[in-house]
Amino acid sequence: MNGDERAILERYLRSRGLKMTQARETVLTAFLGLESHVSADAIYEAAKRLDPGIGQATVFRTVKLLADAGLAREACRDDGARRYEHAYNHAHHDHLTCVECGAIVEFVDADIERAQEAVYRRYGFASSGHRLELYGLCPDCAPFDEP
Amino acid sequence: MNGDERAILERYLRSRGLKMTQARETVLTAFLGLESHVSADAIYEAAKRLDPGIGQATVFRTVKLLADAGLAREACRDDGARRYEHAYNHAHHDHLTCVECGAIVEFVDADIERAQEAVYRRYGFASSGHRLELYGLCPDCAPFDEP
DNA sequence: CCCGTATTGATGATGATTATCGATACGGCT
DNA sequence: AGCCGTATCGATAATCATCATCAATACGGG
Ligand SMILES: [Mn+2]
Ligand SMILES: [Mn+2]
Ligand SMILES: [Zn+2]
Ligand SMILES: [Zn+2]
Repeated sequence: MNGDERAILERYLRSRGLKMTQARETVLTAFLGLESHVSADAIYEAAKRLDPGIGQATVFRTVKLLADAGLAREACRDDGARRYEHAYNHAHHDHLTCVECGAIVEFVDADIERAQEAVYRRYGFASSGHRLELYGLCPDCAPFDEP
Repeated sequence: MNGDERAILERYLRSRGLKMTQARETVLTAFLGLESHVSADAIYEAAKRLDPGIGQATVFRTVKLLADAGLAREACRDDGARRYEHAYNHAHHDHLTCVECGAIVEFVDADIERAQEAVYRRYGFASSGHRLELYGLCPDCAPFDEP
C-alpha cells in the first residue's frame, strides 16, 4: 500500500530528471502518516521526528513536489496557511466546515457537480477544477435543537 | 446613492462607539470608486489619490470595518492577497475564473444553491455561507473550437 | 569508485497583514 | 466656542507563511 506512493513519486521524479533522495522519502513518509488537512508546518514537525536534521525549506519544496506528483492536494487555505490532504486513492470532494468547532465533513454531491458542469457550458468555459467550501454550524454547535 | 453607503457606515460606527473620521470617509470613497475584486493595496493607491497623506495601516483597518459594516465582502484570496468587492446592493454570487487570462464571470445558479441546502440538511448543519470558485478556460483562451 | 549535477539546510528576503505607540483629531458637554 | 477623555492616525517594527540564495553535500549513471 505504502509502497505505491513511493513508486509514484519515484516515477514522477525520474520522468523529470529529479532524484529520489533521503529527505524526500522522509517527507513522503511523514505526510502519509498524518491525517487529512495538514499544514506544511505540521508536516515539517512530523518529518523532524523522523529526521531531526531536516530543513524547513526542504519540506516546503517537497510538499510542492508531492502535489505535482498527484500524491497531495491543496485542500484549503482558510486561515493563513495552506493545508494539504492525501490525493492518492482519495477522490475529489468538497468540504462542509463548522465555523464554531472546526469540524470538517467531506462530501461529494452529484447534483452540485452536475449543476456546475451546466454553468461551465452556459458560459463556454472548459472546466479545470473547482473549490467549494460550505460553512455552517454542526449539530453539536447548534444553539438549540428544533423539536 | 453614494450617501447610502456613507450613512450605513456611520450608523455602524456609531452603534459601536466608533467615529466617522476624515480618513474613513476617504477610504470609503476610494473603495466605492473602484470596480469589483480589488486588493487592499489597490484601495490604498486610490485613497492616496484623494489624500496623499493617508496611511496604509489605516486603509487595512478601514477595509475591515467596511466588511463588518456589510459594505465590502471578501471575494477571493487566490494569489497572496485578499480581494474585496462591493457588498451593498450586490447580492451573493459565485465566481467562474479563467486560469489563463484571469477573466471572471459572476454567476448565481439556483440548482447549485438548492443542492447546497440539501447538503446542509443531510449533515444537520445550519448554513452560514459558502464559497464556490469554478476554474477553467474561457472561450477566448480555449486551445481551439469544437465544430 | 568518480564526477557533474541535483539537492540540502541555514539564512536572508518577500509580501501581506497586524501590533505598537506617541501625536492628533473627534465630538459630547459645558 | 472651548475642554478633555478617548478613539484614531500614520510611521514603523513585528509577524507569518513561503521563497530565493548559496556554499556544502549527496545522488547515481557510467
Ligand atoms: Mn478533504
Ligand atoms: Mn464577485
Ligand atoms: Zn461544530
Ligand atoms: Zn481566459
